[in-house]
Amino acid sequence: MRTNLTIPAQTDSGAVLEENMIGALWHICFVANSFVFPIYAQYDKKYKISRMEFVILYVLSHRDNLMAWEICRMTGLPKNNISRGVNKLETRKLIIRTPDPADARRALLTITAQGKALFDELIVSYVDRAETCLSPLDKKDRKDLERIMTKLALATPSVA
Amino acid sequence: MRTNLTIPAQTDSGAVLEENMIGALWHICFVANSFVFPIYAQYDKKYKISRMEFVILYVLSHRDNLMAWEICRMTGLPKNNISRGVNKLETRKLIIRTPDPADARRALLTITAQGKALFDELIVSYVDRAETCLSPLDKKDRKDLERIMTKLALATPSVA
DNA sequence: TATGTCAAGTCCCATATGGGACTATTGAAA
DNA sequence: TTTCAATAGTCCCATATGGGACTTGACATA
Repeated sequence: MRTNLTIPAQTDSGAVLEENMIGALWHICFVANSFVFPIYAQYDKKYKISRMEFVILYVLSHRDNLMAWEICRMTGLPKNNISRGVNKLETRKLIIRTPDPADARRALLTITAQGKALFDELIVSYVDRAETCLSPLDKKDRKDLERIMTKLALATPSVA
Repeated sequence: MRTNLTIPAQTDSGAVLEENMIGALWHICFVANSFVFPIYAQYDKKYKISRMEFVILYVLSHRDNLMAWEICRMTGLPKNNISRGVNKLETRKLIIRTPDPADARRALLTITAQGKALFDELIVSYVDRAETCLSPLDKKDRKDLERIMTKLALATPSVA
C-alpha cells in the first residue's frame, strides 16, 4: 500500500500564479497518470488494445465519420501514432475506413458493431476505475470538477 | 490553431457514475497531457533534461534526503526510470547521492545548489505554461480546483 | 497544363518507457 | 548461523512514442 505523500507546492522562483496553482497542475498530472496507467496496462494485457487504439475507439464511439487528423486534434496525440492505431483497428475490423470519393486524401473512420461491442466491454473498467478514483469526492465536488475541467479542456492551448 | 472539440461524455455502458464523470476524467487526462507535453519538449531541447529528471528535481527541490523509491511513490513512476534519472542527474552534479552507512542498500538524495539553480530556471516555463492553461479560471474556480485535486491526489489508489 | 502550396497520412529512426529478472543487503525466523 | 523473505536499486530487452522527412492528392494561380 502506498501513502502517497504528495508534495506541498513551494518554489523559490518568483511565481506569477499563487504557488498552489503549480501544485494543482502537478496534481492534475499525477492523478491523470495514476488513473489511466492501470487501465491501459489491463487493456493491453487482456485485449491487446493499446492506449492509442483505446483512445480512437473512445472518440469514434462518440462521433462518427471522423478523419484521423480530427482525432489527433481532439486528443492532442501525434498523427503517426494515431495512424498506426487506425491501421491496427482496421485490420481487426473494429473500425472501418471509408475513402472519400471526392478527395482521395481523406478517409472517414467509423466504429463497427464489433468495435462498439469491444468498447462497451472496455469502458466498464474505465468506469470502475473512475468510481474508485473519484470516490473521495462528494456531489458538489464532482459538479465543480466537471465544470472546471470542461472549461479547461475547451480552452487548453494547442500542443505544437 | 486548434479548435479543440472535446467530446461529450455519452456511453452505452451501464455507467455507475453519472456519465459526465467519465468525461471529467477524460478531460483531466487531456489537460494533463496538453499541459506537460510542450514543457518537457522544451526542457529536453533546451536543457537536455528529461521528464524523469525534471520530476526528480521537482520533488527534491521540495523535500530533502529522499530515497529513490520515495520519489517513485510520490510520482507514480516506475523505479527503473527514476533510477536512470537519478544516475544522470548525479553525473551532472545536479543532485548528490549519500549512501546510508547504516544500510548499504539505501542512499539519500539531495539537490545541489547547481541543481536548485537549474530547477529555478526550469520552473519559470512551468509557471508560464500554468498561467496560460489556467487563465480561463477565475479565483473561485482556482480555489475549487486546488481543493479537489489535492483531495484526489491524496486519495489516489496505488499504481500497481 | 505547368507550378507552387497546402493537406492527410505514412514511413523511418532514435529514444523513452516499463516489465521482469537479477544483485546486493538487511532483518527475521528457525 | 543458516534460511527465507523483503527491500533498494540496476540491468536487459521488447515495445511505445514522437520528430521529421516523405508521398500522394487537391487546389489555386498563371
